Amino acid sequence: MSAAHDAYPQVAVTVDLVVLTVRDDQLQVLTIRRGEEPFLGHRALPGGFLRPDEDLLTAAGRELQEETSLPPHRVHLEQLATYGAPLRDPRMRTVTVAHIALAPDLPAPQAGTDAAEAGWMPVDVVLSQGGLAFDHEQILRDGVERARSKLEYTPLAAAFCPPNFTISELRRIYEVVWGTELDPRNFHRKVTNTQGFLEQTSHTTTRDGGRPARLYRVGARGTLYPPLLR
Amino acid sequence: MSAAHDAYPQVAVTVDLVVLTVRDDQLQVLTIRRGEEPFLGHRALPGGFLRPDEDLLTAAGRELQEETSLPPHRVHLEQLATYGAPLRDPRMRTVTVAHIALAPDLPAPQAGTDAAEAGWMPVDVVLSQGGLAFDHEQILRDGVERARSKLEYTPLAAAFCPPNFTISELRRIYEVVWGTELDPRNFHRKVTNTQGFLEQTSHTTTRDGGRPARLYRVGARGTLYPPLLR
DNA sequence: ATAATAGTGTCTGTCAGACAATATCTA
DNA sequence: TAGATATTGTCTGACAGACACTATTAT
Repeated sequence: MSAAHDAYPQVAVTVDLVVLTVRDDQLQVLTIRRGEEPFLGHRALPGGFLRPDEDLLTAAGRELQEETSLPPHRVHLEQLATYGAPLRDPRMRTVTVAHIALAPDLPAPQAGTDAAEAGWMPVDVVLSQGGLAFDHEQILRDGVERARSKLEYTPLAAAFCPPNFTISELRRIYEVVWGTELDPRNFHRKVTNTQGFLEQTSHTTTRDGGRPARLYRVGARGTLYPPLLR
Repeated sequence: MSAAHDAYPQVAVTVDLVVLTVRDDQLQVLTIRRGEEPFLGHRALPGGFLRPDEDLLTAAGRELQEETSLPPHRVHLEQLATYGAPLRDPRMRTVTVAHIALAPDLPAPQAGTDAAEAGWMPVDVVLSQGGLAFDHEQILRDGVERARSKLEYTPLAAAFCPPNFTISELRRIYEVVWGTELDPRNFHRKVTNTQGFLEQTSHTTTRDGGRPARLYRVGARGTLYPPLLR
């Protein structure tokens, strides 16, 4: 980094969020409806300005709290990428640091405190009908692709699940996010043979019907080697 | 993104560069020596302020040109991550969008036009001796890790090579970047069997001694599936 | 001839994909 | 009982790791 020159104009820095969950066997994203210009009435990703004393991830976590009622420790949050095309915001020069958040499907309603009409929408629908404000469609595409690839080599699919889950439920996460079908038997063998990926609990459940399924929780391992294949 | 409020202070946005090459069988990084406070006299990654009409990648490419004499089309440049801890620059609030650049080992000397004492240094040396300005040590670590993982599933190792290269030369790139030894025979089989990874040329070379080696250039395929394993 | 590097072939264990059979619950 | 889902098991083909051999140059 070179020296600071007052000659160079400053820029407004924001954080935007691609909040993803799996609901009703669909990958869904949290959107808000904009209450002001530009893009008044359009849907957009939640976000806001970086505050003076905040780190980027801190700001993203704060926005996540303001926009949703998700318990922070249950949500995986990470930086995605930064977008700074000169005309991405017609009002002023902005650079936005986008993040992705992976959340379980919570029965609790989302508190639309700040943003009007916050709500889940299927990613397919949002992308096919278009109309997202700013460059948020590109950000959403990049975020979904990040989530898809992260599922390959991390245990992050569990971020979409309740604390204890069955292998079928975990498999359905993969199927929904990847848009593929997975062989239940091969999937079961794969995830249970990968040391540290899952930890058995002593409980079972019949919430999916049929024979009771053992409940698992996520293990200590942070990366999957070799990765799962789509 | 919410509305613009003048209440929120603005931030200086910079781009920083992790420029990597392979020289003398070592992974090396381009550093400059700072000519002013803070961190006067310390080594740092090259970088500079985002200009009003520039996109982020454009700014990174311009800085790369100013700091080096590398021909742009021979260098792979991509965004790495963004760093914005409130106190990362003691003078003012800055957010830096870091990029990585992978360059071939060029015989041409680097024109240290803007920055004093620009030069290649082995990554190992830089990281072990410390003393890099700002949070550039963390950025360097992240950049190296990105390069290592990208070599697994992209043909990006060729960005470290001349336009035409032998399989041995390509293998040595992998060995240097990953810090591992690879079986020459298995490596040869792997890369030649992966369709679209390499394209044969009609030429051979004896620059490495011994039997003439066929020269290859990069193929059209952008991703390697399945990936190479370290 | 010798040294050096390029390229091909073979064997073996592991694992993913495909598919069958058995287990344990609810209705 | 039937119906649903869970879990274990088997077979097979592809491939990675290990290692031996042949090919083509320079000196």
